Amino acid sequence: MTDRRQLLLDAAIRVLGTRGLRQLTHRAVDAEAGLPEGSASNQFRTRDALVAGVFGRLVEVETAAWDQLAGELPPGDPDAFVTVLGGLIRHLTTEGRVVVQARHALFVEAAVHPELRQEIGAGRDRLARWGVPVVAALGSADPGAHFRMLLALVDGLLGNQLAYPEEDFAPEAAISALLRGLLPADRPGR
Amino acid sequence: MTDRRQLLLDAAIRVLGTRGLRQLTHRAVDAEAGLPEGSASNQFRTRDALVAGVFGRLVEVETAAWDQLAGELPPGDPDAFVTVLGGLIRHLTTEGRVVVQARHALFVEAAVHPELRQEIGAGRDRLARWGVPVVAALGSADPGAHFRMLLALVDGLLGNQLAYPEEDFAPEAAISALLRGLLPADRPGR
DNA sequence: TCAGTGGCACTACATCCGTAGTAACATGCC
DNA sequence: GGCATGTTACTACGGATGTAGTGCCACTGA
Repeated sequence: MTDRRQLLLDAAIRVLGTRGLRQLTHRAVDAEAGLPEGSASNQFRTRDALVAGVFGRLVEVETAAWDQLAGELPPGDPDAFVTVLGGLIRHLTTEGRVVVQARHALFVEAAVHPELRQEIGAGRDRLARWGVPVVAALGSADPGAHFRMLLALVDGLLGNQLAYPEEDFAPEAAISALLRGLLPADRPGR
Repeated sequence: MTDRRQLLLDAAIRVLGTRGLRQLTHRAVDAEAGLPEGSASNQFRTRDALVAGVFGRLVEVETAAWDQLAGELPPGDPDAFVTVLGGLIRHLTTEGRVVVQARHALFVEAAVHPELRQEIGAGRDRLARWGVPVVAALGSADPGAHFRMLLALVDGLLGNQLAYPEEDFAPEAAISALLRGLLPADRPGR
């Protein structure tokens, strides 16, 4: 049942993340999954259905990553927050880059195809339910807005590093600086 | 001569920014430019040539925008910097969104096709030549790194707002916060 | 045992795309 | 005027792509 769908969707994420949006075709997914031609076309009758499926699967995969992250995070400790989030970003720009690139490709597509935005909104809400309390515990006066700012910074760091990798990539510095600007200064950073 | 090329490239940017990477075809560009079929295919013999041309034109267009920005910017004034940059971001997420979406689409493609990265590096260097002195004038201790952080934040804000527009979009708050965290605190902002 | 059901492999087809080739055309030079 | 050169318009074609259709097979429940 969903076993095959998941196999195909994970293959589709790999295609999307390594070869780009234009190469995401039914046949390419079949090949990547090692399944006979027609399998993807059969499970996802149209290309839009395939894209929607990929998006849903992507949300699942990334949600799992955040949940794991939450476990490692002592609440209310900005330094630990910076370290752990920085580590996540480092991971997402190296071993985990395929998933991030797939997501960014879909984001770009969402800017053009508004029907995808609903799902992005849902995924973002789920992420906010996890992240806003974390930011609040750090002492933020407006955790909702501050969480969105952090999210934007993280996405920007990911996007720039993936499009144009730099050797001395130091995401922690940027996160730490933004946090320092957001939080009350009763706890001097560094 | 380059008159026709520029016409075609500007049409290609519109196609890329409004219909996405997958729809960027020779024929679509012909139609968007109002030129007979075959024009784009003739000027840009391969699709890669078309993409490269679009990228070059994009750098031209955005460079012009920064230069104009530079004129409005009194040096060494963080508040003015936040206001002007915030205004630019607001513009780039509304009237100017087509160009930004086109650029982000190419960034995603660059993550997959490394040959584009060279050109991204060149465009980024040009931007840095403009921006690093500006950041230095604000009092930054490490203008090169700080400029890159600001760039990442701006790109993240743009990307998020374009993929999932929010009513109460306030880019100034994020920029101001990051700046506050980066600059020495001898001039308490807000 | 056997009809029914649903997923799966495989195929067919119309369409679209990238690319290259050719002919008409303008423009500048002798 | 006549020729050369480079640009533009148009067409052709091989190949890939999206989509739907068809038959096979395993499994279910009586």
